[in-house]
Amino acid sequence: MADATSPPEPTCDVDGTCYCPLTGVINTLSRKYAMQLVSIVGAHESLRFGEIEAHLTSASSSTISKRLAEFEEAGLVSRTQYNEIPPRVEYALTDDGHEVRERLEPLLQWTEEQS
Amino acid sequence: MADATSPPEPTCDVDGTCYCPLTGVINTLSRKYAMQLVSIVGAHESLRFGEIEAHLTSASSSTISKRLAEFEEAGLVSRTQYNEIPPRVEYALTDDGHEVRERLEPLLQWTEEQS
DNA sequence: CTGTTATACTGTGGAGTCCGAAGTGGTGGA
DNA sequence: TCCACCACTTCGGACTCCACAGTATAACAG
Repeated sequence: MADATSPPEPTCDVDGTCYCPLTGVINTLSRKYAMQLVSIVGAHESLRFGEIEAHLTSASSSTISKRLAEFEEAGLVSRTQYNEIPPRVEYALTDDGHEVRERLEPLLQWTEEQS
Repeated sequence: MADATSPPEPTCDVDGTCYCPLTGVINTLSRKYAMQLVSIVGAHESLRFGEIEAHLTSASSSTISKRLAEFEEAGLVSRTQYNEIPPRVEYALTDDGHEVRERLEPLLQWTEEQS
């Protein structure tokens, strides 16, 4: 504001922070059911695929599968496979996943109250 | 938990809260650039379309336009149009929008630190 | 020995959504 | 006259999401 003659620079800077290259995690969370999924997994110590499906019946299994794979790649969720028959796979939040979930909870709870 | 013999019901209930019908706001936020956009608008008293574009250069104008329309319908953002030439339109968060932004900030800040 | 069950996915095809680039309209300045 | 300005739309193509069906394996019932 010191020099009103120069136009504002067309940066993506907002009060010192830039949301433009908000890279990995936000893009991963900006998908359908992603935030709900983090919250659901975080509400338990570990969950099996079928349990997750039962908790989020509005999402298809292929979508859940994709989200979990994305979370694993983003380091939010750990996948543990037991070589048993029938197969057993358990999902749990990593430390980073818990960090995300903690910050997500207030938002989810507020939106719930509004609906 | 009173009866361990009955299998758990296949509801979408998680510790008393159900994330399945998390309808309006979360779906609105679960789109590309949506969370960033709320944060950007909330960082100012009011913003014009071109300014928003300058703050989020990675998103196209059509995407920004759609998000803003969705936010307006969801009651998160207010749109004020001035009948001037050249046209001027100002966007600002509503009270609900500010509620969302407050709960969004910790998440965005954390993801920024990780990148 | 056959058929059923259980689990955790993956494949498919169609509908829906998202994307960037280019265009629109009206006016004021060069 | 012609271009810049501003806030969007429109467009075609790419991507995403969905329901449904199918895969592999072995324990178990009859």
